Amino acid sequence: MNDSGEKGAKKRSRRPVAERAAHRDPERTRAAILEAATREFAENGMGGARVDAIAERAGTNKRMLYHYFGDKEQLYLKVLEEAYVGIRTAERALHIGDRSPEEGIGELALFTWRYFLQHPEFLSLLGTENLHRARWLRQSVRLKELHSHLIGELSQVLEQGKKQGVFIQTADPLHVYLTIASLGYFYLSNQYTLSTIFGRDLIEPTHLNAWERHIVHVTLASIKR
Amino acid sequence: MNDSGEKGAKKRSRRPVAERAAHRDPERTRAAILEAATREFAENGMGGARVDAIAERAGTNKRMLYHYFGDKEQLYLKVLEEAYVGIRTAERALHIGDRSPEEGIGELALFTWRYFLQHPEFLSLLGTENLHRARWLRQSVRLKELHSHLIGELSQVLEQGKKQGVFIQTADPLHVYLTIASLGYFYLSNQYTLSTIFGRDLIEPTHLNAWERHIVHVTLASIKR
DNA sequence: CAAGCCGGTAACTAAACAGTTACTTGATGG
DNA sequence: CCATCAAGTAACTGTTTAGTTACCGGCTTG
Repeated sequence: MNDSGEKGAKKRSRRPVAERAAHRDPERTRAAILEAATREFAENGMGGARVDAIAERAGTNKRMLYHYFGDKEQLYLKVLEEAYVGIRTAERALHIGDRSPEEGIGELALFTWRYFLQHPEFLSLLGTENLHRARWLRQSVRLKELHSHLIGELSQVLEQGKKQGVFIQTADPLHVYLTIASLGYFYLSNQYTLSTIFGRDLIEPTHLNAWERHIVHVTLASIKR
Repeated sequence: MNDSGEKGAKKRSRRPVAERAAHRDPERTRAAILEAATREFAENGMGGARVDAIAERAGTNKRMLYHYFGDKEQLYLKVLEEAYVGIRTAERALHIGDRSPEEGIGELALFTWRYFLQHPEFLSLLGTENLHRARWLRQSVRLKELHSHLIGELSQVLEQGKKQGVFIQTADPLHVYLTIASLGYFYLSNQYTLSTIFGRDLIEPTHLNAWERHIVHVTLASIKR
Protein backbone atom coordinates (compact mmCIF):
# COMPACT_ATOMS: atom_id res chain seq x y z
CA MET A 1 0.00 0.00 0.00
CA ASN A 2 2.70 2.49 0.97
CA ASP A 3 4.92 2.46 -2.09
CA SER A 4 5.96 6.09 -1.69
CA GLY A 5 9.66 5.29 -1.82
CA GLU A 6 9.96 3.60 -5.19
CA LYS A 7 8.08 5.51 -7.82
CA GLY A 8 8.70 8.83 -6.14
CA ALA A 9 12.47 8.36 -6.16
CA LYS A 10 12.55 8.05 -9.94
CA LYS A 11 11.16 11.49 -10.54
CA ARG A 12 13.12 13.37 -7.92
CA SER A 13 16.49 12.78 -9.59
CA ARG A 14 18.73 15.40 -8.03
CA ARG A 15 18.38 16.70 -4.51
CA PRO A 16 16.26 13.84 -3.17
CA VAL A 17 14.22 16.15 -0.95
CA ALA A 18 14.68 13.77 1.99
CA GLU A 19 13.79 16.00 4.93
CA ARG A 20 10.25 17.14 5.58
CA ALA A 21 8.74 15.80 2.35
CA ALA A 22 5.25 15.96 3.79
CA HIS A 23 4.16 18.64 1.36
CA ARG A 24 3.98 17.94 -2.36
CA ASP A 25 4.43 14.19 -2.26
CA PRO A 26 1.91 12.72 -4.70
CA GLU A 27 2.57 9.05 -3.89
CA ARG A 28 2.22 9.69 -0.21
CA THR A 29 -0.99 11.65 -0.67
CA ARG A 30 -2.41 8.96 -2.93
CA ALA A 31 -1.59 6.24 -0.43
CA ALA A 32 -3.01 8.28 2.44
CA ILE A 33 -6.29 8.76 0.58
CA LEU A 34 -6.52 5.04 -0.20
CA GLU A 35 -5.91 4.09 3.42
CA ALA A 36 -8.34 6.67 4.76
CA ALA A 37 -10.95 5.53 2.22
CA THR A 38 -10.47 1.91 3.27
CA ARG A 39 -11.26 2.81 6.84
CA GLU A 40 -14.16 5.11 6.00
CA PHE A 41 -15.83 2.61 3.63
CA ALA A 42 -15.22 -0.25 6.06
CA GLU A 43 -16.77 1.66 8.94
CA ASN A 44 -19.73 3.22 7.15
CA GLY A 45 -20.38 1.26 3.99
CA MET A 46 -20.75 2.76 0.53
CA GLY A 47 -23.90 4.73 1.35
CA GLY A 48 -22.67 5.95 4.72
CA ALA A 49 -19.11 6.87 3.75
CA ARG A 50 -18.46 10.61 3.32
CA VAL A 51 -16.03 11.99 0.79
CA ASP A 52 -15.26 14.93 3.08
CA ALA A 53 -14.48 12.52 5.90
CA ILE A 54 -12.04 10.55 3.72
CA ALA A 55 -10.21 13.72 2.69
CA GLU A 56 -9.97 14.87 6.29
CA ARG A 57 -8.75 11.47 7.53
CA ALA A 58 -6.10 11.47 4.81
CA GLY A 59 -4.95 14.94 5.89
CA THR A 60 -5.77 16.41 2.50
CA ASN A 61 -8.88 17.68 0.70
CA LYS A 62 -11.52 16.62 -1.80
CA ARG A 63 -9.73 18.18 -4.76
CA MET A 64 -6.85 15.70 -4.47
CA LEU A 65 -9.22 12.79 -3.97
CA TYR A 66 -11.09 13.55 -7.18
CA HIS A 67 -7.80 14.24 -8.95
CA TYR A 68 -6.31 10.83 -8.16
CA PHE A 69 -9.38 8.60 -8.17
CA GLY A 70 -12.02 10.19 -10.38
CA ASP A 71 -15.03 9.90 -8.10
CA LYS A 72 -16.36 8.17 -5.01
CA GLU A 73 -17.29 4.96 -6.82
CA GLN A 74 -13.93 4.50 -8.51
CA LEU A 75 -12.18 5.12 -5.21
CA TYR A 76 -14.37 2.51 -3.57
CA LEU A 77 -13.57 -0.05 -6.27
CA LYS A 78 -9.85 0.64 -5.86
CA VAL A 79 -10.15 0.06 -2.12
CA LEU A 80 -11.99 -3.21 -2.71
CA GLU A 81 -9.46 -4.41 -5.27
CA GLU A 82 -6.54 -3.67 -2.96
CA ALA A 83 -8.24 -5.58 -0.16
CA TYR A 84 -8.60 -8.69 -2.34
CA VAL A 85 -5.05 -8.40 -3.62
CA GLY A 86 -3.93 -8.26 0.01
CA ILE A 87 -5.45 -11.56 1.12
CA ARG A 88 -4.71 -13.48 -2.07
CA THR A 89 -1.08 -12.32 -2.01
CA ALA A 90 -0.64 -13.44 1.59
CA GLU A 91 -2.33 -16.75 0.74
CA ARG A 92 0.17 -17.51 -2.02
CA ALA A 93 3.03 -17.37 0.47
CA LEU A 94 1.51 -20.31 2.36
CA HIS A 95 2.38 -23.28 0.12
CA ILE A 96 -0.13 -25.63 1.70
CA GLY A 97 1.13 -28.55 -0.39
CA ASP A 98 4.49 -28.70 1.36
CA ARG A 99 3.37 -30.83 4.32
CA SER A 100 0.86 -33.64 4.73
CA PRO A 101 -2.62 -33.03 3.29
CA GLU A 102 -4.12 -32.89 6.76
CA GLU A 103 -1.58 -30.33 7.95
CA GLY A 104 -1.99 -28.36 4.71
CA ILE A 105 -5.75 -27.95 5.18
CA GLY A 106 -5.27 -27.10 8.86
CA GLU A 107 -2.74 -24.47 7.89
CA LEU A 108 -5.10 -22.89 5.36
CA ALA A 109 -7.86 -22.80 7.96
CA LEU A 110 -5.57 -21.17 10.53
CA PHE A 111 -4.22 -18.67 8.04
CA THR A 112 -7.69 -17.63 6.85
CA TRP A 113 -9.00 -17.22 10.38
CA ARG A 114 -6.01 -15.16 11.49
CA TYR A 115 -6.07 -13.01 8.37
CA PHE A 116 -9.76 -12.24 8.95
CA LEU A 117 -9.00 -11.48 12.59
CA GLN A 118 -6.23 -9.04 11.70
CA HIS A 119 -8.10 -7.39 8.81
CA PRO A 120 -11.59 -6.53 9.98
CA GLU A 121 -11.80 -3.88 7.28
CA PHE A 122 -11.63 -6.64 4.64
CA LEU A 123 -14.67 -8.34 6.15
CA SER A 124 -16.58 -5.07 6.28
CA LEU A 125 -15.82 -4.30 2.67
CA LEU A 126 -17.02 -7.75 1.61
CA GLY A 127 -20.23 -7.18 3.55
CA THR A 128 -20.81 -3.83 1.92
CA GLU A 129 -20.08 -5.14 -1.55
CA ASN A 130 -22.48 -8.05 -1.10
CA LEU A 131 -25.19 -5.72 0.17
CA HIS A 132 -24.96 -4.16 -3.28
CA ARG A 133 -24.86 -7.53 -5.03
CA ALA A 134 -21.23 -7.16 -6.14
CA ARG A 135 -22.20 -4.17 -8.27
CA TRP A 136 -18.68 -2.73 -8.29
CA LEU A 137 -16.65 -5.91 -8.05
CA ARG A 138 -18.31 -7.20 -11.21
CA GLN A 139 -16.92 -4.20 -13.08
CA SER A 140 -13.40 -5.03 -12.00
CA VAL A 141 -11.23 -6.54 -14.72
CA ARG A 142 -8.23 -7.05 -12.44
CA LEU A 143 -9.75 -9.59 -10.08
CA LYS A 144 -11.16 -12.36 -12.24
CA GLU A 145 -7.94 -14.38 -12.49
CA LEU A 146 -6.70 -13.66 -8.96
CA HIS A 147 -8.60 -16.54 -7.36
CA SER A 148 -7.97 -19.57 -9.56
CA HIS A 149 -4.63 -20.18 -7.88
CA LEU A 150 -6.24 -20.77 -4.49
CA ILE A 151 -8.72 -23.39 -5.73
CA GLY A 152 -6.03 -25.04 -7.84
CA GLU A 153 -3.63 -25.54 -4.97
CA LEU A 154 -6.39 -26.62 -2.60
CA SER A 155 -7.59 -29.13 -5.18
CA GLN A 156 -4.13 -30.70 -5.39
CA VAL A 157 -3.87 -31.11 -1.63
CA LEU A 158 -7.30 -32.76 -1.48
CA GLU A 159 -6.43 -35.16 -4.30
CA GLN A 160 -3.25 -36.16 -2.52
CA GLY A 161 -5.22 -36.78 0.68
CA LYS A 162 -7.75 -38.91 -1.19
CA LYS A 163 -4.96 -41.04 -2.70
CA GLN A 164 -3.43 -41.53 0.74
CA GLY A 165 -6.82 -42.59 2.05
CA VAL A 166 -7.05 -39.89 4.73
CA PHE A 167 -9.79 -37.81 3.02
CA ILE A 168 -13.23 -38.88 1.82
CA GLN A 169 -13.71 -39.14 -1.95
CA THR A 170 -16.53 -36.57 -2.02
CA ALA A 171 -14.41 -33.72 -0.59
CA ASP A 172 -14.76 -30.71 -2.91
CA PRO A 173 -12.19 -27.87 -2.98
CA LEU A 174 -14.70 -25.03 -3.24
CA HIS A 175 -16.81 -26.54 -0.44
CA VAL A 176 -13.76 -26.89 1.79
CA TYR A 177 -12.72 -23.29 1.21
CA LEU A 178 -16.25 -22.01 1.74
CA THR A 179 -16.46 -23.98 4.98
CA ILE A 180 -13.26 -22.41 6.30
CA ALA A 181 -14.25 -18.93 5.18
CA SER A 182 -17.82 -19.29 6.55
CA LEU A 183 -16.71 -20.20 10.04
CA GLY A 184 -14.25 -17.34 10.25
CA TYR A 185 -16.32 -14.70 8.51
CA PHE A 186 -19.58 -15.21 10.37
CA TYR A 187 -18.03 -15.33 13.82
CA LEU A 188 -16.10 -12.10 13.31
CA SER A 189 -18.39 -10.04 11.10
CA ASN A 190 -21.44 -10.85 13.23
CA GLN A 191 -19.68 -10.67 16.59
CA TYR A 192 -21.58 -7.55 17.65
CA THR A 193 -25.12 -8.86 17.26
CA LEU A 194 -24.05 -12.32 18.48
CA SER A 195 -22.38 -10.94 21.60
CA THR A 196 -25.48 -8.85 22.27
CA ILE A 197 -28.11 -11.56 21.87
CA PHE A 198 -26.17 -14.39 23.53
CA GLY A 199 -24.71 -12.21 26.26
CA ARG A 200 -21.13 -13.43 25.71
CA ASP A 201 -18.23 -11.28 24.56
CA LEU A 202 -17.05 -13.26 21.55
CA ILE A 203 -13.96 -11.13 20.99
CA GLU A 204 -12.44 -12.17 24.31
CA PRO A 205 -9.13 -14.05 23.75
CA THR A 206 -10.43 -17.23 25.46
CA HIS A 207 -13.41 -17.49 23.12
CA LEU A 208 -11.31 -16.44 20.14
CA ASN A 209 -8.83 -19.26 20.73
CA ALA A 210 -11.61 -21.76 21.27
CA TRP A 211 -13.18 -20.80 17.96
CA GLU A 212 -9.85 -21.04 16.14
CA ARG A 213 -9.48 -24.62 17.34
CA HIS A 214 -13.12 -25.25 16.46
CA ILE A 215 -12.61 -24.13 12.85
CA VAL A 216 -9.69 -26.50 12.33
CA HIS A 217 -11.60 -29.33 14.04
CA VAL A 218 -14.77 -28.84 11.97
CA THR A 219 -12.92 -28.47 8.68
CA LEU A 220 -10.91 -31.64 9.15
CA ALA A 221 -13.79 -33.63 10.66
CA SER A 222 -15.87 -32.88 7.57
CA ILE A 223 -13.34 -34.36 5.11
CA LYS A 224 -11.54 -37.07 7.05
CA ARG A 225 -12.41 -40.71 6.47
CA MET B 1 -46.34 -8.56 10.72
CA ASN B 2 -49.81 -8.00 9.26
CA ASP B 3 -51.95 -7.87 12.36
CA SER B 4 -54.51 -5.49 10.88
CA GLY B 5 -57.39 -7.84 11.58
CA GLU B 6 -57.06 -8.17 15.35
CA LYS B 7 -56.41 -4.83 16.88
CA GLY B 8 -58.44 -2.98 14.27
CA ALA B 9 -61.57 -5.03 14.97
CA LYS B 10 -61.61 -3.97 18.61
CA LYS B 11 -61.92 -0.29 17.80
CA ARG B 12 -64.38 -0.47 14.97
CA SER B 13 -67.24 -1.80 17.11
CA ARG B 14 -70.31 -1.10 14.99
CA ARG B 15 -70.33 -1.06 11.20
CA PRO B 16 -67.13 -3.01 10.59
CA VAL B 17 -66.15 -0.94 7.55
CA ALA B 18 -65.47 -4.11 5.53
CA GLU B 19 -65.54 -2.85 1.94
CA ARG B 20 -62.81 -0.65 0.48
CA ALA B 21 -61.06 0.12 3.75
CA ALA B 22 -57.89 1.18 1.94
CA HIS B 23 -58.18 4.81 3.03
CA ARG B 24 -57.93 5.65 6.70
CA ASP B 25 -56.76 2.29 7.94
CA PRO B 26 -54.03 2.97 10.49
CA GLU B 27 -53.03 -0.66 11.08
CA ARG B 28 -52.71 -1.29 7.39
CA THR B 29 -50.64 1.85 6.85
CA ARG B 30 -48.39 1.02 9.79
CA ALA B 31 -47.81 -2.49 8.51
CA ALA B 32 -47.17 -1.23 4.98
CA ILE B 33 -44.53 1.21 6.25
CA LEU B 34 -42.84 -1.52 8.28
CA GLU B 35 -42.71 -3.87 5.33
CA ALA B 36 -41.48 -1.19 2.95
CA ALA B 37 -38.84 -0.14 5.48
CA THR B 38 -37.68 -3.75 5.86
CA ARG B 39 -37.06 -3.97 2.13
CA GLU B 40 -35.44 -0.53 1.85
CA PHE B 41 -33.09 -1.06 4.81
CA ALA B 42 -32.26 -4.59 3.62
CA GLU B 43 -31.42 -3.40 0.13
CA ASN B 44 -29.53 -0.22 0.99
CA GLY B 45 -28.35 -0.43 4.57
CA MET B 46 -28.91 2.20 7.23
CA GLY B 47 -26.82 4.87 5.50
CA GLY B 48 -28.17 4.17 2.04
CA ALA B 49 -31.87 3.81 2.89
CA ARG B 50 -34.05 6.81 1.99
CA VAL B 51 -37.02 7.86 4.05
CA ASP B 52 -38.78 9.15 0.93
CA ALA B 53 -38.26 5.80 -0.75
CA ILE B 54 -39.82 3.95 2.20
CA ALA B 55 -42.88 6.21 2.18
CA GLU B 56 -43.31 5.77 -1.55
CA ARG B 57 -42.90 1.97 -1.38
CA ALA B 58 -45.52 1.87 1.38
CA GLY B 59 -47.93 3.90 -0.76
CA THR B 60 -48.05 6.68 1.81
CA ASN B 61 -45.91 9.68 2.76
CA LYS B 62 -43.28 10.79 5.23
CA ARG B 63 -45.74 12.42 7.58
CA MET B 64 -47.31 9.07 8.44
CA LEU B 65 -43.90 7.43 8.80
CA TYR B 66 -42.77 9.99 11.35
CA HIS B 67 -46.16 9.85 13.02
CA TYR B 68 -46.03 6.09 13.64
CA PHE B 69 -42.32 5.50 14.18
CA GLY B 70 -40.74 8.71 15.43
CA ASP B 71 -37.72 8.93 13.16
CA LYS B 72 -35.56 6.90 10.80
CA GLU B 73 -33.52 5.26 13.56
CA GLN B 74 -36.52 4.10 15.58
CA LEU B 75 -38.11 2.71 12.43
CA TYR B 76 -34.92 0.83 11.66
CA LEU B 77 -34.80 -0.66 15.15
CA LYS B 78 -38.43 -1.77 14.85
CA VAL B 79 -37.63 -3.47 11.55
CA LEU B 80 -34.65 -5.25 13.12
CA GLU B 81 -36.65 -6.37 16.14
CA GLU B 82 -39.43 -7.78 13.96
CA ALA B 83 -36.88 -9.68 11.91
CA TYR B 84 -35.44 -11.36 15.02
CA VAL B 85 -38.87 -12.13 16.38
CA GLY B 86 -39.67 -13.75 13.04
CA ILE B 87 -36.85 -16.31 13.05
CA ARG B 88 -36.99 -17.08 16.77
CA THR B 89 -40.76 -17.64 16.60
CA ALA B 90 -40.42 -20.04 13.67
CA GLU B 91 -37.58 -21.81 15.53
CA ARG B 92 -39.76 -22.50 18.55
CA ALA B 93 -42.22 -24.45 16.41
CA LEU B 94 -39.46 -26.96 15.58
CA HIS B 95 -39.21 -29.01 18.80
CA ILE B 96 -35.84 -30.50 17.97
CA GLY B 97 -35.94 -32.73 21.05
CA ASP B 98 -38.81 -34.85 19.74
CA ARG B 99 -36.68 -37.22 17.66
CA SER B 100 -33.21 -38.71 18.08
CA PRO B 101 -30.41 -36.25 18.93
CA GLU B 102 -28.83 -36.74 15.53
CA GLU B 103 -32.08 -36.06 13.71
CA GLY B 104 -32.77 -33.10 15.97
CA ILE B 105 -29.50 -31.36 15.09
CA GLY B 106 -29.99 -32.17 11.41
CA GLU B 107 -33.45 -30.67 11.58
CA LEU B 108 -32.17 -27.46 13.19
CA ALA B 109 -29.50 -27.16 10.51
CA LEU B 110 -32.03 -27.66 7.71
CA PHE B 111 -34.48 -25.23 9.26
CA THR B 112 -31.86 -22.52 9.71
CA TRP B 113 -30.55 -22.88 6.15
CA ARG B 114 -34.03 -22.79 4.65
CA TYR B 115 -35.10 -19.85 6.77
CA PHE B 116 -32.02 -17.90 5.65
CA LEU B 117 -32.76 -18.87 2.06
CA GLN B 118 -36.34 -17.64 2.25
CA HIS B 119 -35.56 -14.48 4.20
CA PRO B 120 -32.65 -12.73 2.51
CA GLU B 121 -33.77 -9.46 4.09
CA PHE B 122 -32.99 -10.90 7.53
CA LEU B 123 -29.40 -11.61 6.49
CA SER B 124 -29.01 -8.13 5.03
CA LEU B 125 -30.30 -6.49 8.19
CA LEU B 126 -27.87 -8.52 10.30
CA GLY B 127 -25.04 -7.40 8.05
CA THR B 128 -26.04 -3.77 8.30
CA GLU B 129 -26.42 -3.93 12.05
CA ASN B 130 -23.01 -5.52 12.48
CA LEU B 131 -21.41 -2.93 10.24
CA HIS B 132 -22.55 -0.47 12.91
CA ARG B 133 -21.39 -2.71 15.75
CA ALA B 134 -24.92 -3.50 16.96
CA ARG B 135 -25.44 0.17 17.79
CA TRP B 136 -29.21 -0.06 17.58
CA LEU B 137 -29.73 -3.65 18.67
CA ARG B 138 -27.92 -2.91 21.93
CA GLN B 139 -30.57 -0.31 22.71
CA SER B 140 -33.34 -2.86 22.31
CA VAL B 141 -34.90 -4.05 25.55
CA ARG B 142 -37.23 -6.53 23.86
CA LEU B 143 -34.62 -8.87 22.45
CA LYS B 144 -32.38 -9.84 25.33
CA GLU B 145 -34.49 -12.76 26.52
CA LEU B 146 -35.64 -13.94 23.09
CA HIS B 147 -32.61 -16.15 22.48
CA SER B 148 -32.11 -18.14 25.66
CA HIS B 149 -34.76 -20.66 24.58
CA LEU B 150 -32.78 -21.68 21.51
CA ILE B 151 -29.56 -22.41 23.39
CA GLY B 152 -31.48 -24.16 26.17
CA GLU B 153 -33.23 -26.60 23.87
CA LEU B 154 -30.09 -27.21 21.82
CA SER B 155 -28.17 -27.88 25.02
CA GLN B 156 -30.67 -30.57 26.06
CA VAL B 157 -30.45 -32.36 22.72
CA LEU B 158 -26.65 -32.36 22.90
CA GLU B 159 -26.66 -33.74 26.44
CA GLN B 160 -29.00 -36.53 25.41
CA GLY B 161 -26.72 -37.38 22.49
CA LYS B 162 -23.68 -37.46 24.77
CA LYS B 163 -25.43 -39.84 27.17
CA GLN B 164 -26.37 -42.11 24.26
CA GLY B 165 -22.76 -42.08 23.15
CA VAL B 166 -23.44 -40.66 19.67
CA PHE B 167 -21.95 -37.19 20.29
CA ILE B 168 -18.47 -36.25 21.52
CA GLN B 169 -18.22 -34.92 25.08
CA THR B 170 -16.73 -31.59 24.00
CA ALA B 171 -19.72 -30.58 21.84
CA ASP B 172 -20.83 -27.07 22.88
CA PRO B 173 -24.34 -25.73 22.15
CA LEU B 174 -23.24 -22.22 21.17
CA HIS B 175 -20.48 -23.61 18.93
CA VAL B 176 -22.93 -25.96 17.24
CA TYR B 177 -25.40 -23.18 16.57
CA LEU B 178 -22.68 -20.82 15.33
CA THR B 179 -21.43 -23.54 13.00
CA ILE B 180 -24.86 -24.02 11.47
CA ALA B 181 -25.48 -20.29 11.19
CA SER B 182 -22.00 -19.61 9.77
CA LEU B 183 -22.34 -22.08 6.94
CA GLY B 184 -25.76 -20.77 5.92
CA TYR B 185 -25.09 -17.09 6.42
CA PHE B 186 -21.78 -16.81 4.61
CA TYR B 187 -22.86 -18.80 1.56
CA LEU B 188 -25.98 -16.71 1.03
CA SER B 189 -24.94 -13.25 2.18
CA ASN B 190 -21.66 -13.42 0.24
CA GLN B 191 -23.06 -15.21 -2.81
CA TYR B 192 -22.53 -12.18 -5.05
CA THR B 193 -18.81 -11.68 -4.51
CA LEU B 194 -18.25 -15.44 -4.32
CA SER B 195 -20.09 -16.10 -7.58
CA THR B 196 -18.08 -13.32 -9.20
CA ILE B 197 -14.62 -14.35 -8.08
CA PHE B 198 -15.08 -18.11 -8.45
CA GLY B 199 -17.08 -17.88 -11.66
CA ARG B 200 -19.87 -20.17 -10.41
CA ASP B 201 -23.48 -19.15 -9.88
CA LEU B 202 -23.99 -20.22 -6.28
CA ILE B 203 -27.72 -19.52 -6.27
CA GLU B 204 -28.39 -22.22 -8.88
CA PRO B 205 -30.66 -24.95 -7.43
CA THR B 206 -28.05 -27.69 -7.97
CA HIS B 207 -25.42 -25.84 -5.95
CA LEU B 208 -27.99 -24.75 -3.38
CA ASN B 209 -29.03 -28.35 -2.72
CA ALA B 210 -25.43 -29.50 -2.57
CA TRP B 211 -24.67 -26.86 0.05
CA GLU B 212 -27.75 -27.79 2.09
CA ARG B 213 -26.50 -31.37 2.28
CA HIS B 214 -23.02 -30.09 3.04
CA ILE B 215 -24.23 -28.05 6.04
CA VAL B 216 -25.94 -31.07 7.61
CA HIS B 217 -22.92 -33.25 6.88
CA VAL B 218 -20.40 -30.80 8.37
CA THR B 219 -22.50 -30.08 11.46
CA LEU B 220 -22.98 -33.75 12.31
CA ALA B 221 -19.42 -34.76 11.37
CA SER B 222 -18.09 -32.16 13.81
CA ILE B 223 -19.96 -33.58 16.84
CA LYS B 224 -20.34 -37.29 16.13
CA ARG B 225 -18.11 -39.77 17.90
C1' DC C 1 -75.92 17.79 12.59
C1' DA C 2 -72.04 20.20 13.81
C1' DA C 3 -67.61 19.94 16.10
C1' DG C 4 -63.49 18.05 16.38
C1' DC C 5 -60.40 14.53 15.77
C1' DC C 6 -57.60 11.50 13.24
C1' DG C 7 -55.63 9.59 8.96
C1' DG C 8 -53.72 11.50 5.23
C1' DT C 9 -51.42 15.05 1.60
C1' DA C 10 -48.00 18.04 -0.29
C1' DA C 11 -45.11 21.77 -0.18
C1' DC C 12 -41.45 23.55 2.53
C1' DT C 13 -36.73 24.19 5.23
C1' DA C 14 -32.22 23.77 6.88
C1' DA C 15 -28.46 20.93 6.68
C1' DA C 16 -25.46 17.72 4.41
C1' DC C 17 -23.76 16.00 0.40
C1' DA C 18 -20.81 14.95 -4.09
C1' DG C 19 -18.47 17.23 -7.17
C1' DT C 20 -16.27 21.92 -9.23
C1' DT C 21 -13.79 26.09 -9.83
C1' DA C 22 -10.70 29.83 -8.95
C1' DC C 23 -6.73 30.47 -6.72
C1' DT C 24 -1.87 29.73 -4.14
C1' DT C 25 2.61 27.85 -3.53
C1' DG C 26 6.98 26.18 -4.42
C1' DA C 27 10.16 23.22 -6.97
C1' DT C 28 12.45 22.73 -11.57
C1' DG C 29 14.54 23.44 -15.96
C1' DG C 30 15.88 26.74 -19.40
C1' DC D 1 16.26 34.18 -11.92
C1' DC D 2 12.13 33.84 -14.08
C1' DA D 3 8.49 31.13 -16.57
C1' DT D 4 6.06 27.00 -16.07
C1' DC D 5 3.58 23.40 -14.22
C1' DA D 6 1.94 20.23 -10.90
C1' DA D 7 0.60 19.72 -5.90
C1' DG D 8 -2.36 21.57 -2.90
C1' DT D 9 -6.12 24.87 -0.72
C1' DA D 10 -10.63 26.61 0.25
C1' DA D 11 -14.77 28.52 -0.93
C1' DC D 12 -18.64 27.58 -3.83
C1' DT D 13 -22.85 25.13 -6.30
C1' DG D 14 -26.76 22.44 -7.34
C1' DT D 15 -28.96 18.55 -5.50
C1' DT D 16 -30.54 15.37 -2.16
C1' DT D 17 -31.83 14.44 2.32
C1' DA D 18 -34.24 14.01 7.07
C1' DG D 19 -37.53 16.14 9.30
C1' DT D 20 -41.62 19.92 9.71
C1' DT D 21 -45.60 22.62 8.94
C1' DA D 22 -49.90 24.09 7.15
C1' DC D 23 -53.75 22.17 5.44
C1' DC D 24 -57.64 18.74 3.84
C1' DG D 25 -61.63 15.62 4.33
C1' DG D 26 -64.58 12.30 6.10
C1' DC D 27 -65.96 9.37 10.02
C1' DT D 28 -67.55 9.27 14.83
C1' DT D 29 -69.88 11.03 18.76
C1' DG D 30 -72.22 14.21 21.84
